[in-house]
Amino acid sequence: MFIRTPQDIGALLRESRKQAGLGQAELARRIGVSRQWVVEVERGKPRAEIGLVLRALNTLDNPLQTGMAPPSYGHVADTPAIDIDAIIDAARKPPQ
Amino acid sequence: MFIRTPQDIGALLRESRKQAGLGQAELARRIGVSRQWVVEVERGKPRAEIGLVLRALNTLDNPLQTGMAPPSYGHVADTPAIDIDAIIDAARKPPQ
DNA sequence: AAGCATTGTCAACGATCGACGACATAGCTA
DNA sequence: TAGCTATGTCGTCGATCGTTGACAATGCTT
Repeated sequence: MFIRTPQDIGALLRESRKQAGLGQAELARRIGVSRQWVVEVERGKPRAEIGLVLRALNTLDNPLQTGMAPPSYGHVADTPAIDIDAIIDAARKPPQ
Repeated sequence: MFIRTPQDIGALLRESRKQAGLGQAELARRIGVSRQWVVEVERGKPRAEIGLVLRALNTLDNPLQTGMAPPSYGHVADTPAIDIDAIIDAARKPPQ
């Protein structure tokens, strides 16, 4: 799934948070930001700080990835994290 | 490759830009930001705007991805793009 | 109905953003 | 050497950040 817009970031954050069973307040506490911040970013705020966004996704164990080859110190072990459970869930109960 | 920190963003942006054969000024023009912005983000500025960062990566045809399964309309085909060539390259000539 | 948790919204406030224009350094070529 | 490009740095400015604290609107449970 590609992340191309702040709305994508917001949707991803919200999905990840719910999947983790967290409320906005609890997530904000873990990230170290205000609850207001979580509300705004989930709404797709385009001017949110990249550092806080990355910290949020790391906190939810859902870091971003790039398809680009690593610059120089490329470890093969650094493969994309495929959430097999999520894929199975999606396949088990199809949309609608 | 995982993107977990603003430094990762900076390195990714710089690599992508050079791979595209662009200078900072030309990239800035295409994104619609100042050259100063490119300099700072490539250095790992943690408070850069997420919207501009995403626009920069899209401009360089290197959008971010997530390993998460799509929220509801989950196509199995939407798996992370694994660059097999890059993996082979990395394996063929290990770091150092 | 009452109590509780969750979410969305608002108005301050100091801090920092990104743009602009200018200047300096380094590398390359004529 | 002179000229050009690419890159890094600086100060100034209006605009916006994220925080804090408070207040509604829901939904769930008792």
